[in-house]
Amino acid sequence: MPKAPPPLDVTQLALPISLLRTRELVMERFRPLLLARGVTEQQWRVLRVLEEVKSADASTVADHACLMLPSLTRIIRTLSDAGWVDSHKDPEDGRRTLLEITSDGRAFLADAAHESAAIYNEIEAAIGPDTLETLQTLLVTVRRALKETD
Amino acid sequence: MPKAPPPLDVTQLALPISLLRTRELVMERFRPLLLARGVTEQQWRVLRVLEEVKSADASTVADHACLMLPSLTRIIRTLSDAGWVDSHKDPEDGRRTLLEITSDGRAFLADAAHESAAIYNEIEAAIGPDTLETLQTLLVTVRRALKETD
DNA sequence: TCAATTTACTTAACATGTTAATTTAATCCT
DNA sequence: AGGATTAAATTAACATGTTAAGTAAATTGA
Repeated sequence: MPKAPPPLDVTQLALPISLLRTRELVMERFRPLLLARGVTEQQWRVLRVLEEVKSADASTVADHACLMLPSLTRIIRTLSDAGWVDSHKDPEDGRRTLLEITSDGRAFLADAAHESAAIYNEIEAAIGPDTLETLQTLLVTVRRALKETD
Repeated sequence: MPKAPPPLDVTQLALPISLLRTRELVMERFRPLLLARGVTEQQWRVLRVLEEVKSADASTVADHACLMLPSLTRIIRTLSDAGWVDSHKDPEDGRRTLLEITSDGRAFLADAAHESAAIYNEIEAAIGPDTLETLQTLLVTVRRALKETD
């Protein structure tokens, strides 16, 4: 008996959509936190990156936060207006913009830290720690493979 | 002794960013095709979904194309202006909008089909067919786990 | 039966994604 | 040194992402 045609087999788009859908399900759990605190996912990422790197130029931050430079430019304006980020020209290289998080920015993150960690733990518990780690490893492997054959 | 507050390390953002970065690397290979043909990734997804479902209401298309309804509304307007999609009210249920691809829309996809398949094959070759299948399976597993514990 | 609720979209408003063009500064090159 | 090139950001323009509010049609339920 011939196999029934798959209901919606968008074969060539399967991987991009599959990655997108999975990410959406993960983010769904974080969104209430972000919404309640009035920040977008991207603004949150920028703050988190800046908290770790102390000071970095825009390109580096964009790379680490997985954002495009034009998006980052706008986000920095917003975060800067909120007093959470300070940006200034690099005295060594006038083309670069150096970014750093302010103490207010740190305070904002600290206030959300517990709740954020709790959500992540729930996600890990739902997926299973082993499965989660397997997925992470696999994603790194896939990225390396895609970069090597560019 | 009370547990110390969890450090705000990037691990909490690791999964969303990892999925995002991987998806970006995959899409990077498709983007030249989309750019050359003057469609966005989302417009392409809508056309591909409509090609397979024949006719469907907006909610179903949004779900399958992984788009939000407000986005779909705008995309349909664009595709409709281009003559690639036809939209009309469902006579059975006046709330629903039925969508279908036109013959021009099909011709557009047919013209790109060969090139699109070639790109996907390159991606599969770069990742390795086995690894790709493992990833796909894992992503489905993770999604199911996240949905079950909602 | 009809007011209240739900459903399916659409609009609106603002933020980001994406590509191209522009600006300014650093670096190359002869 | 100084014109050409490259590099880093920004700006611009248009499309989508995201949440909230609005609209019209269908369904509920007393």
